[in-house]
Amino acid sequence: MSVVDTLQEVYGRLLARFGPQHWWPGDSGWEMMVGAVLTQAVRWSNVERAIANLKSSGVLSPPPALRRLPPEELARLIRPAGYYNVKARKLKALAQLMGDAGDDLARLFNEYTDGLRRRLLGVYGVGEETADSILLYAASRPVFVIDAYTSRIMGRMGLAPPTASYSELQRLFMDHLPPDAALYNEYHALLVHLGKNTCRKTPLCPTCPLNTTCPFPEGPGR
DNA sequence: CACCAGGCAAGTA
DNA sequence: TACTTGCATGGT
Repeated sequence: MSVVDTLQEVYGRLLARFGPQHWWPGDSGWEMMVGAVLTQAVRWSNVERAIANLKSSGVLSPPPALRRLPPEELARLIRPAGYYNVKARKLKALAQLMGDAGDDLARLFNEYTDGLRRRLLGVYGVGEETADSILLYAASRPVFVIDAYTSRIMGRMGLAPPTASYSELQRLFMDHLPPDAALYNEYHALLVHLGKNTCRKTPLCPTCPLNTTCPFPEGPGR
């Protein structure tokens, strides 16, 4: 079975089993970007509390509201999302990027993908996964997002060595799937869902929701 | 109690 | 390039 066929089949099974995930959770592109920073190494449920705090304080949007907020106050509001001092600085840097673009998302995204990616990576607190998440989920660019779940799952399926780098894993998907933002969106969300809800619990076989042709015959591992 | 969650930057070798 | 460490809350 070719890599193309395997990736297509896994996607089909995940979609059939779990259904569309409707990512990214959030009301706007800017809110998505804030969430992308807040969720770094932290559960989404924690992020939701932080976002609720920002909203009820009226500082989530537009970006100028967040820029005006004193760093200590911002840190206090996002406390449930963990690493609150570091993340406050990160959000400030992100809001600064918005300011440089006239607080106009469309204007910020008015750039070719490679240039935009470099620009995002230049922001404090924005690494490859966060940059690609913004490109895919906020700017609708066909860029495949790699995260810890994806890496683990690909390793278990034998499609990539456990030591594969971010760019290697990303190429594996993007070299074998059509450049379709909607497909990448759903695929990554489904992999995260699988990783969160199934992979690290009971052995995937025979209880694996993917059933008879489970792509993890050796079990979840660690 | 230990361990982990949709990373990242900075420092070291 | 390829490690290591600090950052911190909340759930299991």
